[in-house]
Amino acid sequence: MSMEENKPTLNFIEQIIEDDLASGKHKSIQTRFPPEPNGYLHIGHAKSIVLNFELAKKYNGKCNLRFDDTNPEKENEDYVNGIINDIHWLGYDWGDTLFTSDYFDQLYEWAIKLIKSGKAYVDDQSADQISATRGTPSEPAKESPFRNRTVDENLALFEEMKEGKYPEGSKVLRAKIDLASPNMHMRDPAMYRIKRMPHHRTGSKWNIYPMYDFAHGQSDSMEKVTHSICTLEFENHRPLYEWFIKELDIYPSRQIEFARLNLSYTITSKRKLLQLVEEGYVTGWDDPRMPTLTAMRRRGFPAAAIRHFATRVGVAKRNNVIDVALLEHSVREDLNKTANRVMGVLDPVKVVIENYPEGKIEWVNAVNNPEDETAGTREIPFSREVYIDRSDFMEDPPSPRKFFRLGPDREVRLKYGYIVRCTGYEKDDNGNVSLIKCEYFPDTKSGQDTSGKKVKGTLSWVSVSEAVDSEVRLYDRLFLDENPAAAGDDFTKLLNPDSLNIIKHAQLEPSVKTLKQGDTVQFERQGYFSVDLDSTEKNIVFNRTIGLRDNWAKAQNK
RNA sequence: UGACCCAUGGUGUAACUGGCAACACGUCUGAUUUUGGUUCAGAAGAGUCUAGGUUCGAGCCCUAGUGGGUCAACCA
Repeated sequence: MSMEENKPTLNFIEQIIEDDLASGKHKSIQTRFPPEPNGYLHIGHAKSIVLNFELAKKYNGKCNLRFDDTNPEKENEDYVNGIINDIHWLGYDWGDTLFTSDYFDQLYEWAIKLIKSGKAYVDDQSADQISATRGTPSEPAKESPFRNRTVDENLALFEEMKEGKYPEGSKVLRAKIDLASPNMHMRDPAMYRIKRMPHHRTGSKWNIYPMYDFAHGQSDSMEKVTHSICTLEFENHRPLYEWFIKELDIYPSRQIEFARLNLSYTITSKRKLLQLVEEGYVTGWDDPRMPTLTAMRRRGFPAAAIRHFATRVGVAKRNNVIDVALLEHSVREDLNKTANRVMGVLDPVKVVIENYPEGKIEWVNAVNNPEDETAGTREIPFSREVYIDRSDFMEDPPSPRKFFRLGPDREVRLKYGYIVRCTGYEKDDNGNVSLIKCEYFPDTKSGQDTSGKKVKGTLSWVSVSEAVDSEVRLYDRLFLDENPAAAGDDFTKLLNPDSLNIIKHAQLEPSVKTLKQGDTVQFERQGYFSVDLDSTEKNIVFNRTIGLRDNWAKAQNK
């Protein structure tokens, strides 16, 4: 029999595209990512960015970056720059950066065209009045008393709106469609509102600004976007999207909706993220606990890991909640291959190797990355006094089969160094272990061990003599609840009080002094750590990007 | 209540024009390991929301129901 072909499976959008290509409807494709510059990009946007850019790449097309900047009240240039920065970091490029505001003149002309064809009118009703007469899903809207103005009257009024003769809210341009439509968006939606407010790009040129529905499809059309991919909540807008294109008789872009990304234990609502920033729950949009791209970058998540994650989550139309463990897995997977290993002790306790000569320092050879031979090796200092982590010692450990680490009379290897045996320990007044005493076996030196000794445990350690005292910031999930969004506006009550834990005096091997901001390394047996923005030469600051998988901790919690 | 959309292991996605459900994450075993990491080998876990129908045969098609989502901003 024939072998099973390893057919690539397509998501539903790829299928549409391949059909369109096969039928000759399109010879190539054009997509676009259309953020509103009113906040920073988050992991949910990453899914959309990766989808649009990768689709264009796969089918030899192009993906535009277009800022959907039709609401000067909320948008600004800082957000524009932040967004551009984030998308570049994610690994994508585009030609010119486009703006809906660049199309304002064309949009205005198209509005006039609709007025002339009797498809749009100026309504003097207030927003409240319009809202009150819009009806309900099952009962039709009431007609505005201004709905049947003449074309000339509408033209004159709209012109005056543009010129700034009317106060905000006093008039609005509406499409004349169907007041009885079961689709609320078709009940004479607003096309233009008066907003006497300077725009970050057009300054004070305009006193009126187009609504999303009267801007998005037309912008797609102008850019000859073949497949305009957006999220599910725009499904009900599609008939309107198509109505404008048809009435204007312009290039018919096709809107396709997919389900946005939801991540467990995290919130992806720009409004709520802004609230976390403004109310000081986090230090800013780039606080490493935030799900924003700028925060993930600062925290040390590799762009490649985010791209990989965004691909793995798939594309479909049903609402979903992705397990944050998948993101974490993607990050570890990438870092495991790329991050150099380094010795670091987060909660240090001193070990004295009593039979090791005082003052002697041996520089022992250590592998930089066991997953990457080309990463080479380095030398780390070994001496009579070393730090190990407090959790690596137990006064009264369970059986050696269960606990591999150090305890009275137990033997472990100090990685890349010697096997040591615990000969005693001291405690301080508070009952905490303050000093661990050991003896070492000179014939067990790593790489030239002739002792035949076998130990189950290997500990990471840092020589006291050369230890670099550093600050390490440990992060945990920002929310305690799997679905913080379900709490509505009470979501801040679900914040994890222990999402940040600062260690002021971690002890690290000396090679960390050569690290630069943004570099990410693995502290052996601990996790991945990235040099933070706040780091200085005198005070190195690390972010814990993500911990290692820890079966030991898992077993302990049982 | 009206319109539109959705419904497959714990989670997410697959299953070419219908041929007895696959992959990833997670979980659990075991092996290897100078990281309780990685890697490797393996296991458990769904019979595809329900009820009808079409068909030799349905997760895929049809109908109804149920459940969930979206929509009544001069936000996007």
